[in-house]
Amino acid sequence: MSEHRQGPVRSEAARMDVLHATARLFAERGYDQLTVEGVAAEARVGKQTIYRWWSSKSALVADCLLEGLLLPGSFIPRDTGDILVDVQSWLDEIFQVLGEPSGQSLMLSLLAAAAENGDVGRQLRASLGASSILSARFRAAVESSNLRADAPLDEIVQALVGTMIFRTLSRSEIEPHTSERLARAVLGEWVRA
Amino acid sequence: MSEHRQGPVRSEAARMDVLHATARLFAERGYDQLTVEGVAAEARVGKQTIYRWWSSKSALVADCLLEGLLLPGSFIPRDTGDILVDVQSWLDEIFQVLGEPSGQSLMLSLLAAAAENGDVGRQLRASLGASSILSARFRAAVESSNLRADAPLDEIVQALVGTMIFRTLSRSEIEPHTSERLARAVLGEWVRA
Amino acid sequence: MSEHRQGPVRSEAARMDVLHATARLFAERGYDQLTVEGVAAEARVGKQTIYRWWSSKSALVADCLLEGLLLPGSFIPRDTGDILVDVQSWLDEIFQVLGEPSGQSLMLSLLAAAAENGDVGRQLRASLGASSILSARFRAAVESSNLRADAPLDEIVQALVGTMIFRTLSRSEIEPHTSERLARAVLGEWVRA
Amino acid sequence: MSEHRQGPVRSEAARMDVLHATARLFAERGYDQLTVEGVAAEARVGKQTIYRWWSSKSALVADCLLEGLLLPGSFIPRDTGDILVDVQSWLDEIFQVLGEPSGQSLMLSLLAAAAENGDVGRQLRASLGASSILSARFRAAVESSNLRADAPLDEIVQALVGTMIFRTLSRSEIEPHTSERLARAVLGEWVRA
DNA sequence: GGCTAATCGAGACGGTACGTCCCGTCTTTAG
DNA sequence: CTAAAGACGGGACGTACCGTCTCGATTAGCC
Repeated sequence: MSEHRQGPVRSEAARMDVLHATARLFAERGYDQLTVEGVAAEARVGKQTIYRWWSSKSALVADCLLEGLLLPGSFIPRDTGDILVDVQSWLDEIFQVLGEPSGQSLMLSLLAAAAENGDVGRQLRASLGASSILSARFRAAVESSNLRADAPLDEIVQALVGTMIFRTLSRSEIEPHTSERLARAVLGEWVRA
Repeated sequence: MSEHRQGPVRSEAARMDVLHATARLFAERGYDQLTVEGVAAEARVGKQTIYRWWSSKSALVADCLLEGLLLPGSFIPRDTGDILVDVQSWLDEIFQVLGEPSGQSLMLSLLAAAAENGDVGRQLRASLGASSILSARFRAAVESSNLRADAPLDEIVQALVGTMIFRTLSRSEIEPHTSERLARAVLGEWVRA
Repeated sequence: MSEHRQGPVRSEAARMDVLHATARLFAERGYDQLTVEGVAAEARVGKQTIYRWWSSKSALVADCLLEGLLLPGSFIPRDTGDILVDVQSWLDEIFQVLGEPSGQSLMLSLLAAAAENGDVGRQLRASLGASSILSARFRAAVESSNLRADAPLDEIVQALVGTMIFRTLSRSEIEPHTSERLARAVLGEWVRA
Repeated sequence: MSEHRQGPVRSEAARMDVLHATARLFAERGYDQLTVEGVAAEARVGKQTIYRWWSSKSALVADCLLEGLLLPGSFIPRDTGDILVDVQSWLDEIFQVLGEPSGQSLMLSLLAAAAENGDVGRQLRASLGASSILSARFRAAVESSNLRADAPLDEIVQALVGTMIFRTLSRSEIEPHTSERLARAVLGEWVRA
C-alpha cells in the first residue's frame, strides 16, 4: 500500500563522514576558509554526494550545528540558589572562552554562517536562546521565587546572549566587572532578595 | 630637503567612485555577492586602484561604514523626558526596519562583514555602541535624573543593540510588546519616577 | 554435463531499446554528445543493464552499426553495363548526401567513433570496404569483362571510399566533375572498352 | 588616429607553453585522454588563460598542427625520375610508420580531432592534401613528362592519402605488395614510360 | 511450490573534468 | 607616479558523466 522507492538508499556512513569533516575543518580553519571541495576531500567523498544532500556550505554548517558537532558541550549554569551570582559566573566562563583567540574565531565563524544562512541562525537560537539551558535555570529561579514571576525571561536571555554576540563582533576587550555590571543591568530589576 | 613625490596624487574622485560603487552593490546584492571586480567595473576604475588603497573587500565595507554610506541616517531617539518611553519607541522604529526584507538583509550583510573583518566590527561598535546617539540620550537622562547616576550605561546599550543583532541573526519574528518588555527588562531597574 | 544458468535470460526488448535509443541519440546529437547515461534514460533502462552487455559507448555504436541502425540503406550502385558511369553516379549520390549538413555530421560522428574504437573501425570496413555492395559490383564488372581481371579491386574500393573519408574530414567543398575525375583517376587504367 | 588598446598584451611565453604542453600530452596519451586541465597543469598556466584564447581542446590541437608541433617532419618523397617507384617507396615509408602502435595511435588521435573540429580537418588537408610535398612531387613529374599533363593530381593525392586514412581507421593489416598495387591502381593510367 | 540465481529499473556512490567566476599580482600604455 | 585596462597563475565553484555498487522486484529453471 505504501509508496516504495527503488534503488539504493542514502548512505549514513557518507553522511556522517561529511558532517565530521565539516566540523573538523570549520573548527580548524573557520567558516570562510571552509570549502565544499575541501570537505569532500577530507571526507573522502565525491563532491556530488555533498551537493546531492546539502545546498551549500552553510547548509553543511547548519546540519553540523543540529547534530551538536560544532558547539562544545553547552555551558551549564550553576545553581547556588542565587540567580544573580550564577548568571555572573556563567558570563565569566563564556567571556573567558571568547577571550581566547580560538574561542573568539569559532564564535565569529558561527556568526558569519548565521548571517549567511537562516537555518544556521535559527539553529543558533535553539542552542542559545529560549530553549537553552540558561533559560531552564531562569525558570527554576522563578519556581523557587528567586526571580519575580513576571520577569520577561526571553528578553533577558536575548539581552545576555546578544551582548556576548555584539561584543564578539565588535572585538571588545573584556574589562573587569563586565559580567557583574551586565548581570545587574539586565537582571537587577527582577531578582528577589 | 623634504621628501618630494612625482606624479599625480591620489584621486579623490576615484576614491569616492569606489566607495559609492561599493555601497550601491552592497545594498543591492549583499556582502557575499560583493566582489572587488564588480566594484571596479561599477566604479569604472582599474582593479589595481582598489588594491592600492584598500586591502580587501571587507576593508572597502569598513570604509563605507566610516563614511556613513551604508547605514541610513541614524535613528535618533526622541526626548519626551521619559527615557523608558523614548527607548521603547526607538526600539519600535528599529524593529520596524528590521522587519522589512531589505532592512533585514542589509543588517545581515553588515553582520557578515563584521564577522569577517575586525575593522568592520569595530566600526559597527562606533556606530551602534557607546559613542552612539542612543548613548547620548542615556547620558542626558542621567543628567536630568531620569536615570540613576550609577546605571551601567554601556552595558545597557550593548544589551539593547545585542538583542537586535541576536534577533536578526536568529531570524526571530517580532512579536507585539517586544519593545516594551525589552526596554523594561533592561532599563527598569535604573529608571527614576 | 552442460553449464546451466538459472534465472531470467537477457531481455531482447531491453537490448533493442538500448540500441534504438543509441541510434536515435547518435543521429540527433552526434558521437561525442552521446552519453551512456543519456542512452539509459532514453531507453528507460538501468545503467547497469547497459554496462552488463556493452563495454563502452563505442561498443554500443559498433553494435548499432552491425545491426544496420546507423547507416541508411546502403547506396546500391546501378548496373548499366558501363562500370565507369555506374561508379560515377554512385559517387555523385554519396557526395550529395555528404553535402548536406546532416549527412556530413553523421559521417563525422562515425569517423570519430571509428577513431576511438577498433571495433567500430572494423565494422566500418565491413560496411564500406571489400565486402560491400560496391565490391560486388566490381566483381560483376570483372565477370562481364568490363574490368580487367587483374584489377586490384580492394585497392580501388579503398581509394574511392578513402577519398570520401578524407574529403569529409577535411571539410572539402564538392566541386563539379569531382566524381568524374575521381572515377577516371582510379578506374581508368582497368576499364575495358 | 589608430585604435589603441590599453593594458597588457597576450603573453607569447604562455601561448607557447600551452601549445608545447598540448603537443607533448597529445603524443603521450592521445586525443581523448587529452584534457584542458591536464594541459594547464603541464604548462603551469591557469585554465582561464587557455579558455581565453582557445575555445576547446580541439582548437588547441588545431593550433598545434598549424605550428607544426604534431606531425613529424613530413615524409619527403624521393625523386628517382620514376614517379611510380617514388610513390611506392613513399607509401612504404608511411605504412611502416602506421604499422607501429605509436604511429597508428598518433594518426587515430589526429583523425579523432579532425572528426570533432573542422579547423583540425582543414589543417590536415593543408598538411596532407593539395599543398603537400607529395603534390609538389607530382607537379614535378608532370613537368618532366613522367606524368600525363591531364592527370587529375588532386584526386590522385586524395585517393592515396584517403586510402591510408581508411586503412588506419579500419585497422587493416598491411599486406605485402599493398603499396605496389595501390600506386599502380591510382597512378597506372597516368604514368608515361 | 519453494529455492536459487540472474535479470531488470532506479539511482547513490567515489571520482575526474568541465567551463566559469573571482582572487590578488603583474604588465602595458596614457596622462 | 597614478590611473585605466586587462592578462596572468591559481583556487573553488556547481554540473555532467563515468563506471561500480546496492537496493527491491521480477522471472526462469531446478529440486
